[in-house]
Amino acid sequence: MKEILARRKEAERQERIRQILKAAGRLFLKKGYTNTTMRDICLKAELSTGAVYFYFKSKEEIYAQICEDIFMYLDGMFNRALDPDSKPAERFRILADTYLQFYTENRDQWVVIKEFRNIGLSAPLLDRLVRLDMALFARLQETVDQYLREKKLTHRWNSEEVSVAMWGSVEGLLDIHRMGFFENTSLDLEEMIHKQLDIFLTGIR
Amino acid sequence: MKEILARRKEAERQERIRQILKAAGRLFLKKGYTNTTMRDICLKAELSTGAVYFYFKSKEEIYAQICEDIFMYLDGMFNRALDPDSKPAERFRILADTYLQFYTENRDQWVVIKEFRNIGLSAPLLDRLVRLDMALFARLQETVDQYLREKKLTHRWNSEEVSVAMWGSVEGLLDIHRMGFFENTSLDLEEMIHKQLDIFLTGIR
Amino acid sequence: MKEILARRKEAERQERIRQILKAAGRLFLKKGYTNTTMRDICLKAELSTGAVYFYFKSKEEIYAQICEDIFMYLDGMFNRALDPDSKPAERFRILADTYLQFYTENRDQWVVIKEFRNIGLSAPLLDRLVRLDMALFARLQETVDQYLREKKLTHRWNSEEVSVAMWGSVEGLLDIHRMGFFENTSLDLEEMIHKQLDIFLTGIR
Amino acid sequence: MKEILARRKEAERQERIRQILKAAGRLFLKKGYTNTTMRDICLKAELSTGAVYFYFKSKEEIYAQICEDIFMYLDGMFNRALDPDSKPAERFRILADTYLQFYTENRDQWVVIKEFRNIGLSAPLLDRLVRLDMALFARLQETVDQYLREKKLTHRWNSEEVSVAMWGSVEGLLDIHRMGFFENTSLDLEEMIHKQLDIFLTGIR
DNA sequence: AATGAATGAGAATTCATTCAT
DNA sequence: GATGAATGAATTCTCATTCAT
Repeated sequence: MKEILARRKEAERQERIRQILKAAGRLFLKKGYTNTTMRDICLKAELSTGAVYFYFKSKEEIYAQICEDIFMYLDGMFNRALDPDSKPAERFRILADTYLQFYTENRDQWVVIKEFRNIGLSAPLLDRLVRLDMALFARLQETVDQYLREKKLTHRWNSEEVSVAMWGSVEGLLDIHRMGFFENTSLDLEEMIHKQLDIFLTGIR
Repeated sequence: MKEILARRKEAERQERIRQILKAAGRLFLKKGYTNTTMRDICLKAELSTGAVYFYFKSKEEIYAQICEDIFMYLDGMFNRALDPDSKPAERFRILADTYLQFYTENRDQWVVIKEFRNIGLSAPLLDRLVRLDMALFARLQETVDQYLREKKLTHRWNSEEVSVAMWGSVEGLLDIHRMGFFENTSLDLEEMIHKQLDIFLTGIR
Repeated sequence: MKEILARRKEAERQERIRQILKAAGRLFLKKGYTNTTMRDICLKAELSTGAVYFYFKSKEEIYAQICEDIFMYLDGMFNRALDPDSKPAERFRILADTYLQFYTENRDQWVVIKEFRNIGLSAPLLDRLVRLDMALFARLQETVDQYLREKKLTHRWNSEEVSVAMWGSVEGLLDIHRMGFFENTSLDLEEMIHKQLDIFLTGIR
Repeated sequence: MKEILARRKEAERQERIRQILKAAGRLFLKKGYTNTTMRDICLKAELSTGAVYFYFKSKEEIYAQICEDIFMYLDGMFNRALDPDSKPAERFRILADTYLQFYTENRDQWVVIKEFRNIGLSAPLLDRLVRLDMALFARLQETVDQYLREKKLTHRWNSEEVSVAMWGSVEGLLDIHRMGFFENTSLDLEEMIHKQLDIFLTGIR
């Protein structure tokens, strides 16, 4: 009996946390971190002014948690997408598609993790996030590495440079899309990503 | 006589404006827009608190002016770089090199114009800057267009998509570089940009 | 049967109250009244936030109760110490020793009752405590009075002034000791109190 | 001309500081440090909410400044009172009278410096004040030392213990007076201090 | 009785902007 | 034009107290 109650409590707690993160995430996206006040977050999360502090130590901490969750979520997506039995050649497309899917379905979150370096987070929180970002990149590099080996291209390219080049081009494309440069054109983001990947894979041979 | 005085006044005025923009630019980069106070700017520009308001209506306006100047400056760089007699094929490299040079020599400014969309500017100022950003992109697209025509590639690619793909890949690379991913690696930014361009031009054939 | 239960209830209630007062007392001493939160008190007393309000109306009330208890405790000490058969001359030393013992063994409490006037208590509570403080002083004056009569000194001193002088000198000495002025010296508190009493008794002859 | 202006500015600045310290001092006395808000201080000093921060970094700093000023003031009083040519025997009375005068004329301040240890100041500020307090005490000890030497009493008493005993008794007396124990009695503070001093000087022979 | 999450008034502090001099 | 002190709304965060469970 007691246990059931405790479990419900915990569930409600998690629900509140989710509520706050969701509210904060949207506000951060719409108005930017600094222009979002704790008051805004509380109102949107339908909580009183002080209640949020029961779940998070500070505004910064909320932001960091949002970022961390996003990184974890992305990591999970990649985990599920990257079948260890798939051929390296296919993995590029899978990686790119997964990332594209993430961008399409969670654009708010994508923007958030693109900007965490620029909001003046305190060192400990910033470090944690930087580490997560790097871990995600290491994922890509590993895939690139396997591909280059299989295709016997290691004498011409090293995985570092190819990874950086690929990541840069995809990320850059998404950035441009987000800025609204695809509006009023006939361009389609998914098609572009695929074309760019093709150009790339053709180019490195 | 009067005119000379008036001219000197105007010159002094311009000098003050330059001072303020320079001071503000550095501070915005180092501490971010929100964490930079007008007081900081005034101190660094060696002016009194109120004086700045004689030259700019608001903090926002200073920021917008900085961005505008950077866009103008970049535009000028491209103008000078793009010799109308040069072959379209060469122009890619020239464009990329020019942009790279801008990034290398004025990274502060590069960062500033990458972020103007995220600081919560009021609509009129934001619009003006967005327009300038788009104008710069139109520049690139024009060059791409000429290239594709010359190389008879228009049946396979349209200039929009190639421009976006190229711009995206360069911008993405610079972004990654700025995030510090080149540190602790053997990568060289200039080399990477060139390689990526090569991959690209090879890829679209 | 019912009565036994009721008695147990009451015993438990008293135990809780004791718990709260003990926890609060320590915290008030260590961090000061204002810097001690109800949360702190509840945690230390191993109670939930709301439970305390079942036993005390407010934080202030807890503080006042602590003071009151200390006054009662001190009063009890004096009662036990002052044997009605002892000679007035001895009583001074007994009083001083008792107070010194109280200071030494319960310095926390001593500090608490020294400061109740400065924490911004509401008038009714403050009044109650002031009255208790005065009652304690009356105790001393009575003893002084008896002594002066026995020694036939009433023509030179009245008990009011001697009481005040004595109390002031002991209290002042303890205060100085508490401020840390005895550290890094060869002074011993007990010795000092006795010497001062001697000086005093010699002085008033 | 410029200089005159600058001097007036400085004078006005000092006047504001005085205003703030005076307002804060009274409020701290009446309501206690913690119960006094910056808003209160601003209102009483006839300034807007933020203006005080132009003169003081924090509430704590205001408090510390008040204390420091009081210590300096007291030090000055002692300096003026203690004629180097006066006989050590007279100095006791002068010291006591000076301190009494300070208490009588500036009771608010006297209370303030009695309590600075209990309001939770940050370490650096607290240290500074403790040091000043000790310096003041050193003053007294020096006088006591000279007296004991002159009266050839050094074999029976050391200056440390006599100083502490004297200081304690005077301070304790003032404390009792402040608590209101002289009200409703025929006691006179000045007379009491003098009597106590007499008792003391008689007692240590 | 007991819990502890929630409330919300209020605290210290900051800072873009104004305006008397 | 220039100064810089002053303004005061707004911000983050705290905490005594309440109340549904």
